[in-house]
Amino acid sequence: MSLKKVYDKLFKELGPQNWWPGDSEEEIIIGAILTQNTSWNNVEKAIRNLKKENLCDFGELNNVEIQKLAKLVYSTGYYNQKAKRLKRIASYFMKNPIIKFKSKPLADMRQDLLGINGVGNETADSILLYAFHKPMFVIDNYTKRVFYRLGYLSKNISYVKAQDYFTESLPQSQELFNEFHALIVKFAKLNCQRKPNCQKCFMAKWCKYKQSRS
DNA sequence: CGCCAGGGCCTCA
DNA sequence: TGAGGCCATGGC
Repeated sequence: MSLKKVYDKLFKELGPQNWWPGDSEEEIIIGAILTQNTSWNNVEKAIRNLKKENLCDFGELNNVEIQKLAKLVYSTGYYNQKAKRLKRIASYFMKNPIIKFKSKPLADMRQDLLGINGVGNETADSILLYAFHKPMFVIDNYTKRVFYRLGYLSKNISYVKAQDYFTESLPQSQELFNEFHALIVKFAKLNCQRKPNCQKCFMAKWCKYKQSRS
């Protein structure tokens, strides 16, 4: 089954996911930092705190005290690190306004984001795809797990190699990349957890992992 | 109680 | 370039 067929199946079973939950580019970027290795539920609380203080704004974030910021994002874990990371990314976009940033070639945008301490592959690509609507496929541990089990990716494939595979196998559509990644997350939470629920899984029929276990 | 969540950095081979 | 330690709360 082609990757596009997998997408069609997931979409048919799970429906549209309406990602990314966020009202502005800045809020989406903030969420991308805060959700690093953290459940979205914990992030929502922090974003509400930031909004109350009018801090979903890079100008304000750039000036706020680091201790105050760390307290507001406490619920997301790693709060000291994440406070610093938010300050760094706010500082970056104060020096490089988003409106100008978005006019650069995609590869340059990606490189520049990766140059910010605290922004790795997944965070950079989430920002490009979900905040700036660029056709950049996001890989995460869910993607690696699901597509390793289905039989598309090797066990410990690198981020970039996994991304190349998706990029080369799919039409270059921002809308498709957006929905596909969101569906993968939903599917991984629903059926394809660390301890998978293969009995009730609608993908079991096409899954090598299921076949190897049964 | 343990496990894991919409990772990334640093260090050391 | 890859493995291991570290950061840390909250839901189950």
